[in-house]
Amino acid sequence: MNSNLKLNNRDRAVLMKTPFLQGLSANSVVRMLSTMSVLNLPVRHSVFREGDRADAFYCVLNGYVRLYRLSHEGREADIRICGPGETFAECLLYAGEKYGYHAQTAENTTLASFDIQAVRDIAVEEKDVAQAVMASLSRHLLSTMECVANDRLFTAPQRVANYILARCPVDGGPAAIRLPFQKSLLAGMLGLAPEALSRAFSTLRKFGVTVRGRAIQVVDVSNLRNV
Amino acid sequence: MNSNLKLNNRDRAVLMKTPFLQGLSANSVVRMLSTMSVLNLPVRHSVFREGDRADAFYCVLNGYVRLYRLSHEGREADIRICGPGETFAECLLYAGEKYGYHAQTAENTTLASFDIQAVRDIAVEEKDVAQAVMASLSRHLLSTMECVANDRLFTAPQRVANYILARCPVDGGPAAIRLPFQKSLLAGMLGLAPEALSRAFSTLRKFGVTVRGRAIQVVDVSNLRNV
DNA sequence: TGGAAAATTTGATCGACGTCAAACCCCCTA
DNA sequence: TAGGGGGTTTGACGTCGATCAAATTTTCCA
Repeated sequence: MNSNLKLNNRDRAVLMKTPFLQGLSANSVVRMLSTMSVLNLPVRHSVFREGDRADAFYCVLNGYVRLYRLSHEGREADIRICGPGETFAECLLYAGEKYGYHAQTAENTTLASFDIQAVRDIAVEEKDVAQAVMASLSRHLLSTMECVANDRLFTAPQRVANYILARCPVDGGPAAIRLPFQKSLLAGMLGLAPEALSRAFSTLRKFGVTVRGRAIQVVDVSNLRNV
Repeated sequence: MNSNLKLNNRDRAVLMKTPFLQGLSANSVVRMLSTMSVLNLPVRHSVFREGDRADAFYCVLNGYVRLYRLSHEGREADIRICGPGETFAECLLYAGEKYGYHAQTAENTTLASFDIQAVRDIAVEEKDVAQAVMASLSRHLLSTMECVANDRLFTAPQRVANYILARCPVDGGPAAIRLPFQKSLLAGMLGLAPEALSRAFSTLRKFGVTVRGRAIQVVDVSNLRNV
């Protein structure tokens, strides 16, 4: 939970490339950075809890953060997995005063934390910041709607195939990709139990997908579209 | 598909109370209205199709619009149901240039249509418009995230109970509410087949819920929390 | 390099929900 | 009043994916 104002080079690079800061005027960047602080959190550590007063939003510089909800009986459902360069909880800038879900690190993680009220104030004065907020909210809304549609339309093997397809650089022919995190995290991201993800991978063997650890090999990418 | 610039009183009242226009300066309202046109669409009529160039977003003045995606085999999955006062496709203001889903009326429907590029331009100059856009995007993002969580955490009867609970004015004691649309629309909204919704209602009989047509009666609202 | 802890896979079972078909209901019109 | 059509309900059935438990692999340290 080490809070700290100094950034290493890699983290700084990630931060400046995030849609929130990229393309801002030098002045806006300075103002944004002045409201920011850096957190280093160990794995499986809470960032905030559902119902906490929302006074900050975050940008992942390194590692992964899981956003999830709990049922009454304590079951967890992931809503979103946030990786390097992604922001979360910015929707609290303009709606609601409490976090609507839990946020927990899935690895050792470095976060940039922005004061919500301060950024609200900056956005009023700096148009490019307001633009960045709108663009970020728009993108997140689209991807969350896509998530609803995927859950409702596709089976587990199809969702896994979609995940792979979205990450294959070329369209036809063979491809190899590497998962950036544990399979159990991917399972949560796709709305599956880890066992179901495992079985989905084994179903995909018929379609030319081989998995060893985090490495995924695809014989023919265009085949995956028939799953 | 009658397009028309004149609003009746009811439609005008709905329009002015929508979060997008409420609270704007008189000047901003005038500018927004000047980019607007009104559409009257019959039931089951397409508003736009997935992949169309996105050059407008919409506010429902009357009726309901279904946002949905199609699978390869033609199955439909609803993503959101929009009722009077709600806006849709505003996320296209700042991300993507094509609609990512289909929009179709579920009843005879009146829509206000706003030119995306024109509103983008207005938002740059009028801060209160930018604020309204951000607030609207924030709210939609939160409710869509909630939708993902509901789908993943709760069974059909629980989702229906949540829907009823959210619409009961008082907390304990009896309540009566009325569905604003067909049950098949509610089913889609909750990510269910109509048959599953019907069975969920019959499960809820044990918990003091009786349904006749669109009328729903609840013996004791606090009971519903135990479903 | 060994050994413990964690992650993943596999098997068995079960409940939830989609699908199809038929029955029913309600409202509308000829 | 009969007929018809859309929406809803009910029944039968199958599939998908959650859960629990156990086996197996991988990872991480000391």
